[in-house]
Amino acid sequence: MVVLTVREHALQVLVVERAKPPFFGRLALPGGFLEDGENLDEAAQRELAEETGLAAEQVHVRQFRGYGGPDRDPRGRVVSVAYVALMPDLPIPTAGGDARAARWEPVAGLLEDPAVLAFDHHRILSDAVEHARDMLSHTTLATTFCPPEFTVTQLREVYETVWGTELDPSNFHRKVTRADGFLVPAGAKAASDGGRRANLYRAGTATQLYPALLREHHSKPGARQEP
Amino acid sequence: MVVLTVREHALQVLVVERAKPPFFGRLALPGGFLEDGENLDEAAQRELAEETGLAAEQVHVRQFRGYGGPDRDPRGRVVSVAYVALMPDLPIPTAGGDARAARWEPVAGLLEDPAVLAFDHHRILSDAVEHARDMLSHTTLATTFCPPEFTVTQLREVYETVWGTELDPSNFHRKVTRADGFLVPAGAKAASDGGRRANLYRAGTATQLYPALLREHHSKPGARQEP
DNA sequence: ACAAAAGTGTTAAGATTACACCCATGG
DNA sequence: CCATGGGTGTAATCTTAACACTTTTGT
Repeated sequence: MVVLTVREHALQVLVVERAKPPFFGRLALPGGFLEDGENLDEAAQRELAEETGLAAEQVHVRQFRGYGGPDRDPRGRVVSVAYVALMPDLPIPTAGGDARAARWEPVAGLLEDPAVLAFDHHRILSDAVEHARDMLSHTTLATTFCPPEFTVTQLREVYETVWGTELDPSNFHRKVTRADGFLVPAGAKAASDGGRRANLYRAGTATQLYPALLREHHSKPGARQEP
Repeated sequence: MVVLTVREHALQVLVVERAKPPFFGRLALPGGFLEDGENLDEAAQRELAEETGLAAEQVHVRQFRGYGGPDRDPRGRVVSVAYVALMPDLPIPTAGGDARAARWEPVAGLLEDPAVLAFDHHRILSDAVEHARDMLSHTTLATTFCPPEFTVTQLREVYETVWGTELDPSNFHRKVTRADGFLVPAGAKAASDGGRRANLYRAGTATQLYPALLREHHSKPGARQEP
């Protein structure tokens, strides 16, 4: 499970400290084995609940890739099916449950050094983040990083944090408020953050986003032939 | 493996007739088990070679999803990692090799009746086709359905066949010939098909397509709130 | 000459970008 | 009053869609 959230202006991922070999004491992505009678999605939901105490409500869980290299686990051949989960910055009841010492860690730091995470989890995290970035372009899932009611600026900060870019506040505002089914006005206004109070919105019913939000400001198309 | 091609104006998929139970005599997608020392991509390449006699050249192979429901194989718990392969309409040397009687079957017919394919292969095929459709929008992979040199019209027919839509020939022509790195002029001209002879192109070096090709003519955005 | 396919031109509508500008709030 | 953030207006540029129109070929 690559459980992502936006916390303290950074994309963060849930990691556990390994309590036994191999990779004793190293950081790893949470996960586990399939149990009898479960399909893959159910197993992912169960693992998520065990690690975070959260049910599938308010969390978007999605399979994104399988990993099956022969040497990825020194104990033997293991095939893993990886899932990304996007969720708001909720308190994680690590104290209760099986208390596996799950904690948030900024993604940027983990991606810098491929040797921090155990197994091939650096690669898995990297793939998951890339997957999540694409999802924000084409779907309305950015709202799953937000609390139930949020402002347009909060939503923009999610995009800016996950993409690592800056977006024009006025154009972003128009785009998301006009996209059909993306945002529903909640009626109330947020507390002031030093200026005019912003309108609050809830996530709408749309899942696909059209037109898509562009990730880079006029990124160059494909590969060039003559630079 | 969901091996797709465009043949006789239809999207077709490589199927095998099962030679032993379960599902004896029924149609199924080709596939097999991981061997020692292989990672998932290598296993997919090997299976593709065994079924079609073709190497990874001229074929695009890509993992798209894992399947692990507890009852998907009556013999016991099997987790499958599914791959799509896109290839041109090449003759398949089924006679040689392990002669598993692989053959092309139109996708449309197979998707109509969920009970034709063995196991959960109807679902897998359906997911693969959806994945392939999305890939054509955002990447230049449509060229992998074409022979080494092809005309713009041939390429357009690939899109029309896979998407099941009709596209405006003139607008399509402009779009793909201007997309940077998509098509490279091959110099020659194709034989006439009843009219003016078309220029031949080869696939360019770009892999991503920007701007993306739109699948539906002005498809309605997301979900509507008030119909 | 004519039909059919290939490819170019044109125009209106929609999207994107950049940025000026007004609105509302707290200090 | 005024700095700060929220939100709307506007014009240049790009993209799309629809379709008229020219070019090239086989019959």
